[in-house]
Amino acid sequence: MKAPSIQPSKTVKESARSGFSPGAVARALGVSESSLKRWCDQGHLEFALTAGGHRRLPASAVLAFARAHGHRVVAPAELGLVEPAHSTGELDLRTRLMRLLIAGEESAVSQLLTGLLAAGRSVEELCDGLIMPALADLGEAWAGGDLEIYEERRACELAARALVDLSQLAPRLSRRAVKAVGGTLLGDPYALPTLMAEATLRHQGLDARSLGVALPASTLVAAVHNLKPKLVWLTVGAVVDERALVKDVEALEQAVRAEGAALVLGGRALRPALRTQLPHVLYCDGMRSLAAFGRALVR
Amino acid sequence: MKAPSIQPSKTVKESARSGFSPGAVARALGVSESSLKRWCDQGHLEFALTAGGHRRLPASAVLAFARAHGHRVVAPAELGLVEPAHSTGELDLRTRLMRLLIAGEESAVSQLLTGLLAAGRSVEELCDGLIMPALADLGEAWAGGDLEIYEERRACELAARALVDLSQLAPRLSRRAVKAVGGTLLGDPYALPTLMAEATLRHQGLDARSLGVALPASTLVAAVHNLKPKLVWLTVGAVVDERALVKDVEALEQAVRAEGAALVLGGRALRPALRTQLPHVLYCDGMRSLAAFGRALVR
DNA sequence: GTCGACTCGGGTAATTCGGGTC
DNA sequence: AATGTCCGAATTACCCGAGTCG
Repeated sequence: MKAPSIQPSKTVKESARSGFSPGAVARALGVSESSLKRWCDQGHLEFALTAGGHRRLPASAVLAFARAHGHRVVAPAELGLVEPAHSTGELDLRTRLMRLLIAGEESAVSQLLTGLLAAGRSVEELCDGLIMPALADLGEAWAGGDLEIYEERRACELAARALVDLSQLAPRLSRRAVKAVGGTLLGDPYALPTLMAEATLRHQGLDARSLGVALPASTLVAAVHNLKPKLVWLTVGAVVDERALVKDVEALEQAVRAEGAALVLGGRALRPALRTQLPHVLYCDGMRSLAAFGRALVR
Repeated sequence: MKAPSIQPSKTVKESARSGFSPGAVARALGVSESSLKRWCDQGHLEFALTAGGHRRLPASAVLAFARAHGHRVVAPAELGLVEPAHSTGELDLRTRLMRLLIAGEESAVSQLLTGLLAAGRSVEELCDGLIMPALADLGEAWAGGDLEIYEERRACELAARALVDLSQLAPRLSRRAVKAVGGTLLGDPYALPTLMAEATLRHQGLDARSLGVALPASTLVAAVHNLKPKLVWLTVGAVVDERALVKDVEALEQAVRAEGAALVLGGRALRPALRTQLPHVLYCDGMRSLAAFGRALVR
């Protein structure tokens, strides 16, 4: 039985992000592109057509389909997913991610992000444009007293697990992959930025590994000498003692320079006044620039 | 019998994405495809359907079924798992795990443990008999000055990631699953025991979730009232202030009792002298006893 | 307008479907 | 009662030249 092909409800040229291509969704769901196209033509999946006849799949349709077939239980019912319309843009994703994080929907968080990754988004894009904004929203809710501490902690833990999942989805690295290590210094307990850096760099082809949080500078220096990475990152989410930070960064910069590597700093706690006191190092404002730097290193 | 064509990347993709085909699982379990399909249709094995009506089996369902019916996974490679070497005994496993942890072999650690799980070991067995001993060896090496701080941190991070992987391989929990939450109190940064508790309890069929480390007792009390778990665990890896600990446990015990739940304490820092000061709560010395308690709660 | 990457549609091989029988 | 094997029909995966996208 041939289902009537769905007419494109919007032939108007839309932005590139108005939907996903069949290939991307096929990779996201772990099925072949042929199957996905067949399912589209049979009416199992709602889609639109470009002027040239290429299929575009809205995120809402993909999520609904995935949920219906157990590929990925992407969202609980209470998120208004049943009435998707055409409005599932980036803002909705951000809100949805925040709600999933607060609700403690572990698998849903991971599946949402890994699905988007396989659907063609880059890790750095997801970090800068989705995860960090969602966490910022969450932080505001917390500051406003609408959130329990355990909810905020659980949300961070969920985000961390999802980031590890993203890391592990990176393509198999070659034997001679460029190494990279990083972490946070003593007094800085924020694990998410350094996990983001790890995931981002791994997806650029680097053998990246976060060494953890609250690391003494001395052991980072030791790691630089032992592991001989070409790139060392330091995410700064909190500063308790500016003098100690400056000293640590200086020591680390020296070790990194001695090994012919590069030191990259990032993090919201690195205010301009602080930067002037630090030795000459690279800064990255977000994962997009870190990714660009990583790519440059690989070549 | 078909020729064993080797497709490494493909099997990995399959396992990571959307589940296994009945054929692959049948080969892995050494049974006929017909039997497997019958078991699916009889409800012994959870599965999803593609749009075209083909069955897809999630890894957790396969593991749960194999465990429940005493099937050995004779061909782990079919499911993207590695075969834990049979020629090596428990001591060798322990040493091997420790070395993998120190070397930072992330995927190898995870594969070793998930492979053992698929081979019939229980999570609590792996925690008590393998992971904790390996970490103890590692701690000795660290105390002996043979390890850098970053190596010890990295090892703990790897163990944590592997434990999360084990958690996620737990069978899908039913809608009315018994809830359990836990974590560590302020001043206790040890994340591994509470992750072990989570993985262990999830494999007993509980909806267990670790809320993290260094939690204020007040938010744990709030979590007890909001989430209404039947079981609350507290792992104590370090005690900075005995009075504060006693007070926290008392407050928590009161909240737990008010909700009709059970409070379980565990951890090496809970010395007998300390236990006498605490209110009457349950103690678990290791994951085996926690698992037993969890099983009792489910019934 | 050029160009690389992607998608189109369709054909083919491999796998799975359900049912019937041993 | 339970398992393994065999069957035609249906489904899925892989492949390729032509066309589209950005």
